Amino acid sequence: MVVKDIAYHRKTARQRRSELIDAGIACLGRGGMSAFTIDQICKQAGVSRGLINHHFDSKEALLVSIYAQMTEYLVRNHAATSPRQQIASFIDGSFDAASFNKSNLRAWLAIWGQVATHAELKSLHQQRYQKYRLQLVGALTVISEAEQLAVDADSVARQLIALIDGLWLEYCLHSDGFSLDDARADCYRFLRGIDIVIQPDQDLQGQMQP
Amino acid sequence: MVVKDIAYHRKTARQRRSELIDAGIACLGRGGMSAFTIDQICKQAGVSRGLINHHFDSKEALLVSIYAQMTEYLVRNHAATSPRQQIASFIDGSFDAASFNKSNLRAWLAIWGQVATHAELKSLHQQRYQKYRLQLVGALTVISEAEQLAVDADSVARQLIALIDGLWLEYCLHSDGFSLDDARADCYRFLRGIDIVIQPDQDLQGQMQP
DNA sequence: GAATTAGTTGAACGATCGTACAACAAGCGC
DNA sequence: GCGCTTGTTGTACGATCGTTCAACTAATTC
Repeated sequence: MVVKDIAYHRKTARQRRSELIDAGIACLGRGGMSAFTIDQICKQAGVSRGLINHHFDSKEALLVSIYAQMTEYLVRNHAATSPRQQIASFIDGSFDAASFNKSNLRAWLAIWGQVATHAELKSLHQQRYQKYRLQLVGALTVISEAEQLAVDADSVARQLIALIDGLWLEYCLHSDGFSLDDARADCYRFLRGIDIVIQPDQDLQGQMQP
Repeated sequence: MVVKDIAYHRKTARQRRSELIDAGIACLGRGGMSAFTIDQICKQAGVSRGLINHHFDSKEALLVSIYAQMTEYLVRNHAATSPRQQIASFIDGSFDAASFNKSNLRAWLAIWGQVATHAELKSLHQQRYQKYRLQLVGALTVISEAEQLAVDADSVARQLIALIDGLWLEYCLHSDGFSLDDARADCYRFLRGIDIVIQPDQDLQGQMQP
């Protein structure tokens, strides 16, 4: 029995947009901004050239949507959990094997490069990072006040974020040298250095993805 | 008296190459890889379109030369100075106001994005960073052994480099929030947290460049 | 000052870029 | 099964991309 050839399969705008976003991330991960072209993204998504401009105002608008999806985890609400759990969640989430692979890191690098240049992207980035940072500062403040620690929460939050991002960078740019577990351990070691002792959630530990 | 118009002024290959490298850095700083085009670089350098391919094998070869120049400070020999001076030199040099401006940071970001993709660039990067890291590990080892500190030099070096790079990132992507002096102070604070006390060289402190 | 060397120009090329748009077709209500 | 909506296609367009190369000329040599 011969199934009649269907020229293409229709999907809802929401679903197709999501697929285009994923395809865009895949392209960014493969070759950075140079690979983020209409042709390559559409080929990756298995659709024709015209579809991106149908679902998005422009290629740049797609990039903003991609960034919005990639940073969604930063603004999740952790208010219900304890300060220590919040911090552990940030650290472990940042080095989660599922999202912390080199393809994703290349995508991050590419987008960071664009954040410095594009106004809309920069605005969204600062908004997301601000919320992320404030959650961290809040958790650190609660801990340091409860335990009478001489800790500058702003400075520590800044250092911890920098440490996480810097370890991402190192891990992404150097193929060898250390593992995800090393990186995570470095973060907890840093906090221990300023008398903030946090037990990492063992359940979150996993294997590295190449 | 009318001076005869001279169509162009000749320069040595070495000097022109240097100018093209500087122009390329300026373009990277202005708009990332998107602005790193033959047209824009030549316009920035005030030369005609054909000159880049005359002095460099390709645009990518120019990018490699740019990276080589930008990372030259990483492989300078600090062996003659004391371990503490070496570390202070790395930190202060990394946040030196002359090189630590947002334009240069945008250039760094753009190149980091390419390092993950281009083979030749990645090779050079790993080679430079390796030497940089080993110098740091060496200095930390000398200190920790002399003072009987329970310090994992590899881990601390990794953390310090990550901290520096992460603070670069934060400073570059967020227009406000903290200063160069804050960032440098964070690095010394981090080392103090693991009982390595270093006095920053006050002479190197300067004003931020926008 | 003629010949030679070598730095520079700018047009030309094919390839690829992002976008626009007319044509098409899949799914839906009826 | 007929319109209608709307997701999808693919061509076309002008702009810009990196590279090539013949021609030109400033500087040097003798």
